[in-house]
Amino acid sequence: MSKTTHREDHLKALYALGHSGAGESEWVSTNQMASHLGVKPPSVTAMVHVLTELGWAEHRPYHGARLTPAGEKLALALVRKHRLWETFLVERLGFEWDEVHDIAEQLEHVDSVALVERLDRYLGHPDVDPHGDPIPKADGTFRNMEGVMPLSELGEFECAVVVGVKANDQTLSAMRDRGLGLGSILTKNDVVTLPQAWLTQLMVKTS
Amino acid sequence: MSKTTHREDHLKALYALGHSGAGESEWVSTNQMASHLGVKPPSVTAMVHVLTELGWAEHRPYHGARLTPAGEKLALALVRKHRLWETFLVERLGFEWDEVHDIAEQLEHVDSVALVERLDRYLGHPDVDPHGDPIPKADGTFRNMEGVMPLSELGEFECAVVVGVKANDQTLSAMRDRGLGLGSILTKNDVVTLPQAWLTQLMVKTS
DNA sequence: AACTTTTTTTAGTCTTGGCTAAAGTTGACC
DNA sequence: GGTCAACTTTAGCCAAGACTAAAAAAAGTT
Repeated sequence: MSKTTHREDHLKALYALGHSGAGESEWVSTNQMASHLGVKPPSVTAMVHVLTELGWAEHRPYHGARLTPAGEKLALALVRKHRLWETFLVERLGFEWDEVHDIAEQLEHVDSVALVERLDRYLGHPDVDPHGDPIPKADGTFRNMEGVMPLSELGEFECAVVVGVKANDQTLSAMRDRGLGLGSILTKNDVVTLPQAWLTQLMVKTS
Repeated sequence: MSKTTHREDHLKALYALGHSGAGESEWVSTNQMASHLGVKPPSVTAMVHVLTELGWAEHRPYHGARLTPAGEKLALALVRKHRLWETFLVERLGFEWDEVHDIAEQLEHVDSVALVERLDRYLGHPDVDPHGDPIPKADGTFRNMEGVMPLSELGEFECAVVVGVKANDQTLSAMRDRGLGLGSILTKNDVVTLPQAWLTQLMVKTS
């Protein structure tokens, strides 16, 4: 990995772990980052120092690290690239949802602003990736996610279209076997026939 | 760059410099590789030792290095990836011919056999990239290149279609200004109206 | 054939990021 | 409030790949 790629991986970890709840960028512990990245804690400490030098993170010794606004902006650009590539892999190359993460992980480190913007245009400026996660815009803001909810929250007489799925490989293929996929249309009636566990995993959007 | 990426870059240099003529894999000097890769000779010597350890190259001290059959196979896979990505960038994302090299250079190091094969299928199994260079097949052989030649060798009463261009940025845009591009149809008549220098840069195929 | 020039390799150093082991903090539990 | 466990940081080392400077080999010249 290049110097840049390493830094980007730590930025992304900081973003991912610091936004798991609903709120703003939270303090993330060294241990969390280490296990998330598959390295030992001292390596994380060293890299956090580098990110601090660059003005992308702040570090309170023995408490944790968190992104600065500048770091957050960079992390969002990475998330954007990752999700655009996942969308490309699934929608254009025909990969399944569960096969694309590792490849997108590599593609997201390709450095070219023009490439990202052309890819975005080529894909029709998608709002969400194939897992239903929102794709940040070039300026770091998210697009309109109104009306998107887990299937479990669907009202009595509403119908909705599946816009994302958050599940592991096994569940995904079970869903495919039932004919469920992006674009499937569901009503409250369909809901009672599906496994309960799926109700929170299927992200749907009412029109 | 990852360990793998470094090795791949040296393999590619060995391939590119060892096949500039017509014949088989030739001995390449340390100096040649160093200037091609933008690195000092001692760094090349060290990496050549590594490639030798891996069975991908052989090294005759003070004479040079060349690829083994195993190394050649790997180099061809890289050339394949590079040229497929260039084709994607130009044909699907709308980049110009001269903008894609650096991006493809990064994309070619993405490691996924499935990705390459799906990309190949998505692009319709192209025979040549946007520069007219042939794209190796998955097994390392080249597809049929019969009838492909520089425009300068076109016969008196033949007509041909442009399948590739080998020129710098300036020339490329000058060609575009004249309406010349991939797929343009030319006859011997057209030839006399074009700048002499272009005759060897435009690769055409007779049907 | 000896000498000089050019090229290549070897030797030794620097940087980056990883690791283990040891030392330092924090915080929880009596 | 003291002790202990868990977590974090520091210290010191290793690997990979780049570099410079110096030694070694090849090739060209007289």
